[in-house]
Amino acid sequence: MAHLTDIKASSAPEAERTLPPALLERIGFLLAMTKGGAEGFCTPALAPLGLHVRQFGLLTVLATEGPRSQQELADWVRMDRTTMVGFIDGLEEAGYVRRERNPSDRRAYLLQLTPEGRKVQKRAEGLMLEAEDEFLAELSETEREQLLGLLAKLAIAVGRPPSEKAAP
Amino acid sequence: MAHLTDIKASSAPEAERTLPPALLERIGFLLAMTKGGAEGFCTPALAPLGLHVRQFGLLTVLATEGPRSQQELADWVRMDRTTMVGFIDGLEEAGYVRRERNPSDRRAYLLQLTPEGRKVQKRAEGLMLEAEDEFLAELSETEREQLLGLLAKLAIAVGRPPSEKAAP
DNA sequence: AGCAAATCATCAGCACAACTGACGATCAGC
DNA sequence: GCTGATCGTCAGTTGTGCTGATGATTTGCT
Repeated sequence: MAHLTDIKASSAPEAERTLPPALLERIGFLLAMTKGGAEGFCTPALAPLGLHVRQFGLLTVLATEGPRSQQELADWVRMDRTTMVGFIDGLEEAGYVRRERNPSDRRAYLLQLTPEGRKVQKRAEGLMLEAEDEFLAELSETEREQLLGLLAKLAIAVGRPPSEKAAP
Repeated sequence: MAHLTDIKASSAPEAERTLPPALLERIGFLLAMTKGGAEGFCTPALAPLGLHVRQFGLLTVLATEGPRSQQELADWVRMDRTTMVGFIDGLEEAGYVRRERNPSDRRAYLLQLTPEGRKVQKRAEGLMLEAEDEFLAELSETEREQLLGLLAKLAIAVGRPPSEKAAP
């Protein structure tokens, strides 16, 4: 449906598709653009499951790290504990997670992944891999590994208090 | 004020600072984390100027690309045109930008950078470079160039219609 | 044992940005 | 000239992050 003529029809054919060169060296701008782009692939990919990207993250942490409290989960994914409530509500209503009290600290929950939760996490992971592959289409396998590695380095570094930079 | 004893006082000293290993390979998660981290450096850096990160982007585009309409500006930085209004309002009230009508299309503006606007953009750029340097502290010069290059590749690719993937 | 301070989950409320839909003003094609 | 499209604007909705307060519970101190 979208032929080249359609593109030419707009007033600023390719300028709209390009990013301002001056901002292409601003890491913050690039991260904002690419993060938005990744969401554009991942969010629709999980839509068939009725799952939010963040909920996938939470399911994944529970699947790999075992039962945790909401507070711990919030710390893992750098989310606010008050925001966490709503997301866990959704997962609980969908039957993917159960709120069970921690016997040794009855203030906190031990969020339990249900069998359906574990199943949907696996399926969601497959969909995510497909979406990521599409998103990263422009990069070679080597480039993808490089990018992942560099981002992981940065992601781990941020959030660490500056005091650790001058660790004794 | 924050000695090591303060850190040890919390229940989970280093676990809270780490990211879930299972998500360290999810590009979307990494981008979300690093984008948030970058904002944590850049937003406070521009605070003394009373400037938003996005406003810095807009000033930069105007400085490098010349007068544009709000719509064109919105296309450049992938921002909604209705959201643009408020940001330009702020820049205009601060005296950094003037809304002048485009003589050849009196529906649209030609946003003019004032001398103060040009000055504050330069200062903001300096502050941004410092903030980025701090944010990227963990990476070598080579790694920074790699990261910028890979992100730029991705950022340019997203938003481009899929039809261009099979460009003749 | 008992009291004070801290912590967990929750809720109400505020702030902010994205987005939709509508509107008047203006332009372009026919 | 008409019709349809575009630009900037506004009103309203949504989603997310954060603050502050609350009740239940735990921990530390004495």
